[in-house]
Amino acid sequence: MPPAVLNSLPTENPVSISAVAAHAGVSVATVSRVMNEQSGVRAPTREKVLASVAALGYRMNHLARSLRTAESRMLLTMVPDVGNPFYAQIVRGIDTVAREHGYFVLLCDTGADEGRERSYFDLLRMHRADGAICLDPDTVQHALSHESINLPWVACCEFDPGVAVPYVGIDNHRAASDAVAHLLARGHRRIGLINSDKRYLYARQRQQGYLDALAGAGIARDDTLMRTVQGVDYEAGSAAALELMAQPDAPTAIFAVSDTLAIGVMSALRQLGKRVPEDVAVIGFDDIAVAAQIAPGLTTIAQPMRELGETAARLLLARLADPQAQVPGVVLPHQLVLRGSA
Amino acid sequence: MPPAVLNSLPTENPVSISAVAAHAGVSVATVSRVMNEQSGVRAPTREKVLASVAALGYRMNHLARSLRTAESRMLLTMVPDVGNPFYAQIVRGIDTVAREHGYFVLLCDTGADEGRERSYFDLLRMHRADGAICLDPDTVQHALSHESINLPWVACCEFDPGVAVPYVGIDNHRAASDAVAHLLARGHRRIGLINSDKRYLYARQRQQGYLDALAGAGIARDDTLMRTVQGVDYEAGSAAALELMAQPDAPTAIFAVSDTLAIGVMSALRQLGKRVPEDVAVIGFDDIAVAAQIAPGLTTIAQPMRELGETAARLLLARLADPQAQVPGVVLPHQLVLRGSA
DNA sequence: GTGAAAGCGCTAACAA
DNA sequence: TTGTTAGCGCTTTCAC
Repeated sequence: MPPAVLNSLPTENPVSISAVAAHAGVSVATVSRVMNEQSGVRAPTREKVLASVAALGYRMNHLARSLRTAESRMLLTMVPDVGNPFYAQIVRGIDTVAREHGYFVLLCDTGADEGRERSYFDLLRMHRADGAICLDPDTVQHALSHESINLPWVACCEFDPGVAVPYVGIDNHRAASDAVAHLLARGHRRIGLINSDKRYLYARQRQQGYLDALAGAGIARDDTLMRTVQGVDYEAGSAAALELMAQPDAPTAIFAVSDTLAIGVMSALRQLGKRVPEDVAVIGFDDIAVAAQIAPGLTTIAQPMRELGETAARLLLARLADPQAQVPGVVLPHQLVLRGSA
Repeated sequence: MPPAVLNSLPTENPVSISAVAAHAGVSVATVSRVMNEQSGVRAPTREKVLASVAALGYRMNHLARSLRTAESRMLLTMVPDVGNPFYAQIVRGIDTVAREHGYFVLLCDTGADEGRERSYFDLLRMHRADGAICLDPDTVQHALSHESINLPWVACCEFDPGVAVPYVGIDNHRAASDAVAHLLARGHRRIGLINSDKRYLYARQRQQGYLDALAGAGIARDDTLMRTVQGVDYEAGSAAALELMAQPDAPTAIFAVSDTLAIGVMSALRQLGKRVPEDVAVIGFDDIAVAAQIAPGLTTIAQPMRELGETAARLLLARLADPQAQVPGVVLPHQLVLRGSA
């Protein structure tokens, strides 16, 4: 049985600034001043206005304000996959800072539909968002090679220091070589790499870090130990690991460039009857929460996710506050977290 | 060394509809008609306008349109934690449908800041979003008990069939008793429950399902086997499991109302030297992707996450299209997924 | 300290 | 078929 319709305030909110002005017996300009907490309004007048606001239940129409002030107070955030915990944490960091500064976050999942990259930047051009933070390597790459360079946005995680777009990320080369150095220290000589597509800067940097660490130990590059995957989900990691292990001279350790990949690797290894780390050591990247929950715990390169997001938001806000400002690129520290898998 | 500033289009886009009209030698009304693909514009005129649009690089200011049409084409989505893969999948479902209908999703993380519940609904009142989907039990509860009932929103996952707000979710009572029935069938008699706070409807329903299944097997309620947790993260699950197992008459099986909780439980059990499922069986809820990756695989109640999100979006869109329409509540099927943990 | 009035860029009557 | 015009609700000079 459908419940009775409850009595309450009307759905529509027809209370405009002029209604408040009329109710309070002042002009709309005064109401505007009060709403914006500007000085130059006598206390009694302010009280009157506030009383009317309360009485009428007035809420400002931010659309109108945005049209007037030409700012939407929205920050666009483009992520390749909201479902990936790595990005989710970064988004929380962005959200925190945005909120502190009176902005809302408009989150767009760029991975959800292909071939529409440009349109998200259009949100900026259409004034639906004041600025953007891009976490998607594909979109970053695309934007860097187009006129989007001049739009108010910052790159997070995937970035090109040589282009005039503010960025925040980690030293991918260093991080990867740290991971491999650890494996080397444990005596491994045949170390597999499961990497993202080389079209991404971060993938190339991590591969180079891997290669350089190997070279430092006098180990020559062996392409049969390197695999490229298209996504970073569990299944991709499993599939790549299966390929790697099916070879005659299989690796004794695997470095995957994301924890989700690494967890997929461990899953595949288990399927193969291999023990981790005794038969094959595994090391991941990111340090998402679940890495500490599984058995064995996943050894990984931790990225400061929250801080990455917070910094990205701050850089963007700085750029918005002063479009001329030289917003720097910032590289945050990573950390090798030792657990049981390697 | 900073790169040379590249030549390109200006950051600002001062091209307004009147500029296009002037360039094309027509009125703004005609430009508007063309932009909105309305009929009643001769082909040659349309061509002229389109040419000017291209020449000037015109992008419509949606803020202005929204102000005029009183719709923002934004859908607000409130989630308690974007980092939880369960919500992330639902959000993807929402995003898919929203996009298909020309809407963008404004994602707000209600868990990120306490005591601001109301303000998100204000986004509706301020016309920054046309409608909202609420996935946060706390916010749903709060909204149901306030005037927000009349705002255009729908509840997802947490809902009250007795209130006139459209909803989509699963049969929590049934799902929980299905889970417990499985444990019972495996011979367990002392079954622990790790549940969310009773202030949530879904938590009460799942508890009742648990209790009813037990009663059906002639097992009396035993409060020492029931634990309430405040969050649903891994740590909360671990802590609750540790408590449960520290008791003299510890359970031989544990049902946790979310996979993240259940994974935390398994982690704690391992710490205690207990084997899963031999010493203690574990069953979760949601079927997030990682549930299939861990060892042993997590037996769980699968919720149709994508579909939950898609349905929520469709219900909301229906309500927006016709505010008078009687939008139904929909209950989607769940499914017991058997893996190694129970 | 407060008000009148001019728009921000767009859509939708209404005219022509 | 196309143009003219009046706002949408707000901020912001510029007067008073």
